[in-house]
Amino acid sequence: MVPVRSLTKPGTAVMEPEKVRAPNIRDVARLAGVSYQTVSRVLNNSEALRPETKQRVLEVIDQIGYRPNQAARALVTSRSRTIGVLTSQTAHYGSATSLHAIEEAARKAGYLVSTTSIATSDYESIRDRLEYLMSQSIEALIVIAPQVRVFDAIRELEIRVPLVTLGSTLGDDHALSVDQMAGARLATRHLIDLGHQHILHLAGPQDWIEAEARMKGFIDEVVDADLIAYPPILGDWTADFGHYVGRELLRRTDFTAIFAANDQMALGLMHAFREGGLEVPRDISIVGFDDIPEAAHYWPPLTTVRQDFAELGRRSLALLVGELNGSRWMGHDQITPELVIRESTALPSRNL
Amino acid sequence: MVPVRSLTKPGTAVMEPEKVRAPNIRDVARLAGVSYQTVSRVLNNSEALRPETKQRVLEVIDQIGYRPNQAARALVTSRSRTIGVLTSQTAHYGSATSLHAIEEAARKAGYLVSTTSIATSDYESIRDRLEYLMSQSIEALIVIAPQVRVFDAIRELEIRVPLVTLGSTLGDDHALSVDQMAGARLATRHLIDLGHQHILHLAGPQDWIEAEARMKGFIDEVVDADLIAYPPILGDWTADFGHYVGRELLRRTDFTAIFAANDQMALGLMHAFREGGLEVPRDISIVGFDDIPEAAHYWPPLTTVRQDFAELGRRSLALLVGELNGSRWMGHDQITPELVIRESTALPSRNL
DNA sequence: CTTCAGAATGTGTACGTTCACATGAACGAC
DNA sequence: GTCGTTCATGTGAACGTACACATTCTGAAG
Repeated sequence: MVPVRSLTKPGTAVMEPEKVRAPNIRDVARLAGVSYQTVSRVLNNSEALRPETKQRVLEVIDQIGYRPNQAARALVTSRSRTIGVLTSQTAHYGSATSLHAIEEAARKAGYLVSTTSIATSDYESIRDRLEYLMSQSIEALIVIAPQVRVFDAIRELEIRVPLVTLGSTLGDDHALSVDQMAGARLATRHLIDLGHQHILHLAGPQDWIEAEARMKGFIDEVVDADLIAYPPILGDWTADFGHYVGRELLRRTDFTAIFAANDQMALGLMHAFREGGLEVPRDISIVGFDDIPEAAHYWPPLTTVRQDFAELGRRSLALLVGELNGSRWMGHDQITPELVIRESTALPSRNL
Repeated sequence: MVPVRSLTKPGTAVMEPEKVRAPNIRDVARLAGVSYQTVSRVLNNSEALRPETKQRVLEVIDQIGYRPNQAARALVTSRSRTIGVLTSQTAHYGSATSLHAIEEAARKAGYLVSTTSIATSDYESIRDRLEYLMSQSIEALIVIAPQVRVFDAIRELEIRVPLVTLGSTLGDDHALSVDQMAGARLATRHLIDLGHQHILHLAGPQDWIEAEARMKGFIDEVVDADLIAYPPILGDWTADFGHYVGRELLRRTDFTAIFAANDQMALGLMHAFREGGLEVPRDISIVGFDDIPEAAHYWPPLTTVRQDFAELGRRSLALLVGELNGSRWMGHDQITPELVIRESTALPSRNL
């Protein structure tokens, strides 16, 4: 690595920190005895290059540790090789898993992932974040923010890059998702098939599209079976909240099963019921959603709906890269979730 | 939003897709009747601007939806307002939480976060990823990859930007971490204080710095108490593995307590023991590590060591931003973990 | 009215790369 | 030997911004 000193007049500043400039394409050209354009050709491995020239350039590049400046590249090509991701809750298992899969797939496709999140879900902050991403000349956008309002912002800003929204059954276009409704119906159907007639639903936060879809799936299935549709309880995804709700529910005796909108809340419920002297699934059956890796080890092992978050991430990136390479969008795509039956569900022990 | 059409000769191509160029600083200048430099001043809110001029420029900016091109900015300033994050396992609760906190703090400080991960931990791929990040003119680097080999790469590449490594007690310099050793000692001490004399340790993967530190803390504490130091069992962080180990351990009767290197493995252990007819904590006491949000709802609620991943992320970013603004690095910084006693630990029921 | 300082604004250039086009070399056909 | 043709390489822009410096404007002091 031969650092090139900056071109400040020598001897002026004494204590100035040693300013080194990273080598650029012209440095490489000079050392290799070719023009900068030839170096550029090597970098973009164009054809029509004598092998020995290419070889010489590559050697110099390696020797001085030259790396093309992405900013300059992005400026002239308006291609940044960067994919923007807008997320709201990276810490959630699902989002985090998808995000990781996206990043991995992006790396393999030669893209970098820039992530930004929205703290509050007010329109202004969403808009601001989207604009910020756009000003980075991102080539494509993935939205993992499940709030409805995001879509308004996207529409209004006339995003001009390929776009995928994850986990939204809502957006008719450019959406890729696990079929939440189908999953919810699967879970509910399972309880009904076991003979449960009084089923509660502990839903996710109202402004989450997934939560809404799961709730709808639940209600549809219950109504189709001519059962009583109790009003869903609105939760916040956390085990703590599930626990809280569980304690409240100990006072009620009008149900024999609960479908929780995610595994963590199901865990909290089971905790509360156990504390209250009830046994799952003998007294109450519980179904979760997501099948996080720990669900199989809960007590009792949780019956739940598996959705493949990683696959979701990979597919979304594949779609975008496809679109960037000219292929046409294939329309709304859905991944079918799968019911995983474990030990938290059983026949109802009593008839109401 | 007034899109500016590109400067291609009109009437040449018929079916060409409508190419629009994003408005630039000169477009704003023209419409506002000022020079581009004045617009630049507005953008960087320099002083010495007549309020009405500034107002006029801002209005135009808002009207045509102008956003400064970050690539151009990065090119000329060699400041990208981007912070690079190298990670290995985003999907883990700890990394994901820290990452999210970093992103949030970065956003507040006006930075964007670009994440890249290493799939394999071989030297070449680490080096490649680091170089890639550097070529993006990132201003600072955060490493959440806990593999030892990463540090060699960092040293060799002579990273010139402020750097923080997360979760490594190893790197004497530029490291910010929860004091894993102290946490492990806390957990072990708790078991010893309860009267346990035969304690096993289910460790994390060998090449994880945190795993190593926890193991060391465990051994130190056991040795200090003059107890038998059983060789640790090497795990992979997953509940599945904990479950597997738990089943194996059912054959052994030479221990009364286990310190698991994370909560998930502890969960798997408890699952296996319950299946084997043992009761936690009556027959075996178990301590975990991390205090993930679900740990309080496991059965039994898990005694564990809490580490504040979000705080870690926030602090690391604060340190970097501080350094970018000229303040000197404060040296190796550690966050003290905290023992959370729940119901998975009790007095030993028998003497060995 | 002149002068001058300071505030406000404008002009030239550089950042590092790629694109479009220009040039030069090599080589065969006539 | 001349001419075209193809291959290999070189030259002049341009991308959109910020920095250094130049210029103009403003208003008060002399």
